[in-house]
Formats: sequence, C-alpha cells, structure tokens
Amino acid sequence: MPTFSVDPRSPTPIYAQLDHAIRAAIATGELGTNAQLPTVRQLAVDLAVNANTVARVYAQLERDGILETRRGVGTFVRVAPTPHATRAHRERELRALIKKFVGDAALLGFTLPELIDQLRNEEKK
Amino acid sequence: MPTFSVDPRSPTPIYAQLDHAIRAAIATGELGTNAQLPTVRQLAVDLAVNANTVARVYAQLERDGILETRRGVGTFVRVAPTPHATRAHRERELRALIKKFVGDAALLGFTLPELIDQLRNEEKK
DNA sequence: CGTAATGTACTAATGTTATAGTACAAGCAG
DNA sequence: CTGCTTGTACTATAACATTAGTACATTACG
Repeated sequence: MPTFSVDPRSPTPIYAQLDHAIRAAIATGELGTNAQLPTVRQLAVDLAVNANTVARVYAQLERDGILETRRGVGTFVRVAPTPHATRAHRERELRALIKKFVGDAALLGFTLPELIDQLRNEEKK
Repeated sequence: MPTFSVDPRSPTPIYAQLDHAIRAAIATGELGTNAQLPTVRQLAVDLAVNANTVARVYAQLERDGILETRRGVGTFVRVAPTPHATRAHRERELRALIKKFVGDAALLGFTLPELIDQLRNEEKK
C-alpha cells in the first residue's frame, strides 16, 4: 500500500496536499497502472482526516480520468501517461519549482551544493 | 527592489505564499539586512492583491522579529540569521523537501538526472 | 505648520475549507 | 437473499481567507 502524508498545520488545504501527493506518486511510478489505493475510510483514519475530504479528492481525480473507482471494491490507478504542456511551459514551471526548492532549502540552512549531493544520493537508490 | 510572486489560483493561501517568499528571499540572501521592502500599498498593486493581505504578512513577520517597520518610512529586513532546529530535524525536513521536489518535477515529466543538471546550472550563476 | 507617504486598525460581506453525522447505492462473498 | 465493504451524497456548522472600504497614527519633507 502506498503511504501518503499530509500536514494539517500547513496552510495548504488538506485536499490539495492529498491530490498532489497522489498525482506525484503516479508520476514517479510509485503507483503504477491498476494499483489499488487505500479505501476512503482507511485513508481518512491513517491521515487523521475527515472521510469527506478524502472522498472529495478521489472523486476529483476520477473526474480527471486519473483514478477509477468500483463501488464495493476500491479505487485504482487508471492511467499512467499524463499529457504534458508545451516545452516552454514545462521549462517555466521547472524554473519556478527550482526557485521554490532552493528557497525552501535555504530556510533550513542548506546550500545548493549540498542539495546536489543529496539528489545524487537519491539517484543511486 | 525585490520581486516576489504569488499565484492567486494556487490552493495555498496568498498570505502564506507571500510570507514564504519573503522568508526565502532573506534566507537566500536576495534580501540582505536593512534592505527595504516594497510598501504595503505598492506591493498590493504589484501582486494584484488586497492591501490588507500584505499588511497582515508584514505584521506577522515583524512579530517574528524578521522585519522592522518604521511608520511613514517603510519596512526593512531586520535579521539575517534564522535559528535552525536540531540536525535530525533539518535532515527530516530536507528529505520531505526532496521528495516533494522530485514529485513535482515528475509531474512535469522531468527525471532526476535532468534536475541535477538544472541545479548545476543554477550553481554557476 | 501642512502635506504626503507610510504602517495600522477596524467593519462588513463573500467564498472556501474542514468537520461531524447520517443515509444511500453498488458490488462481493457466504 | 443476507451481510459486509466500498464509494457517494447530503445537511449543518465552524473556522479561515480574501476583498472592499474607511479611518487613524506616525514619520519625513518642504
């Protein structure tokens, strides 16, 4: 079973954190096609979150064609490929991501070279 | 003048985005000690945001000892050093950051080696 | 002093987020 | 069919976020 995590103290809404975590898990391959997600009620307990919130996220992801739900059975990953926008758009988004990442790390006192080292470690796994 | 940016379509509240952007700018050195920030009204116009929202962020950052405000003059960076938590805590936070960064990038279709390359480019600047 | 610029402090209104609780619908196993 | 598990739908409530608008306090400057 995949293991998502949300931070109730974060200013980012829980539903947005969870939506993002699921999409990312699929994008990284942590969740492959046809993989089963935790049940609404189970995940709500695990995350210490209201079941409605989890249900809303699942419903939204199904509307987007990313998940498939079968009542009485469970919720599953439906699609692997996420259509990407234009190259220019991707580049712009990536630059924003990097700026945010570097800024976040700087807040913790980490420098750029340290970050590169850490990512290299990640690569070996 | 520093140039912050917030995304009104993001689920993360504007005040949280701005708070974060300012802290990060200070942490990365983009904003040094005694640097002046835009005025409440000016920044509100630039970001297309309500002045109250900006004022709230400035007030909060002053309460945290990060900014210093002088009425009729402006708002300035007060402190450079942000006290860091324990080593274990920093490591844990960093791992979360990396996971999020890699996940975000994967959503855009970027792989780990590509990210490392991009960060190396960042390093040269 | 008088004016402009700055941060600060309210109120009111509107929309979003999260929760609790309850009930219903659909599929599976016995 | 019966009972269990699953996703879904609805109401109601509370808290938070954002905006608009107005007014005030403090400082700098001519």
